[in-house]
Amino acid sequence: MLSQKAKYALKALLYLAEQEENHISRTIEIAEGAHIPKKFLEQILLDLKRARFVSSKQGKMGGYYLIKSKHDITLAEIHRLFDGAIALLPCASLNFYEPCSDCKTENECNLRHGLMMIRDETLKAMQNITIASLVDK
Amino acid sequence: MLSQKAKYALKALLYLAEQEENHISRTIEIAEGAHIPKKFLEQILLDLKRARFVSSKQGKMGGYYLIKSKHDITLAEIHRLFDGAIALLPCASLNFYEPCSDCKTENECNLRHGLMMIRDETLKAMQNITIASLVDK
DNA sequence: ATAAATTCTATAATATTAGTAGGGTATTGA
DNA sequence: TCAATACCCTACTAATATTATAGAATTTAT
Repeated sequence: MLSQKAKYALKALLYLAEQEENHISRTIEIAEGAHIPKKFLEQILLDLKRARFVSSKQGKMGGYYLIKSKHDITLAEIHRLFDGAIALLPCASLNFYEPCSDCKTENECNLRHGLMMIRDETLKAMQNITIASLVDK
Repeated sequence: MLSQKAKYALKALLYLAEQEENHISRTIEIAEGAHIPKKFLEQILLDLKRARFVSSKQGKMGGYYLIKSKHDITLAEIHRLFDGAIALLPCASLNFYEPCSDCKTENECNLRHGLMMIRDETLKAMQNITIASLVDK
């Protein structure tokens, strides 16, 4: 399941994607428009900024805006940024790989292969869903 | 990601599936064979019993054994039993559906459709992985 | 200068997870 | 019958993660 953070991040990105080109959105606008607690959203937007999905302008008249095309932001990326691995165990993960305790002794746990198949299918599906595809429902 | 409980449940089921027909396994055997804390495993086996994957015999010479074919126990079922919904949000779930707070006001949140597509693909993949398929790696 | 906005760090409240403890109940076999 | 063995059940605890909130520092437009 998605964390609140990941869900809020998606809602915030959807909000930004729906604005006119070159429009800058203040945090408070996004918070009210997408029903997100403002102070919590601040942290989320900073995370999105550090990961280069959005950029910001400080000070009066400042705010946030997309710097990555809404067609190129996938659900897989947002999931990984806020919730980590897509695979069901670390030993089956591409981006967050680590051997599980049992893998060490048995070299490979029995679960790994099956979980990698599931990861591949889930990842493919998640890469197919973009902010743009969500905006036009 | 899978909880420890779900992972241990899978390991325990794998252990049982590897035993000879009609063999009864004591909790302590499974715990040592699959590297699972014994008292924690007790709870997990009881959950598996209540969900009719295994049955048990009490008293001396007692233990646990599979009552569902290893070909018919899927990863999807174990995930749902221990970790709940497969979908990324409750509003996109088949077995654990509930409207999210935003769905109420907007009737449907923008995320729902995309998340249902992901759920469908993940579910298909998870139903394809059985205890039997994991035993023969 | 002042107001408005982002940025940053710390902290609090809550929920979940992972595991432990300890006794109760059923069955076997001497 | 009685003791040993093994499942059954509930409660509790410790650690961790999640979901925020608070408050001050910094930047920018006017």
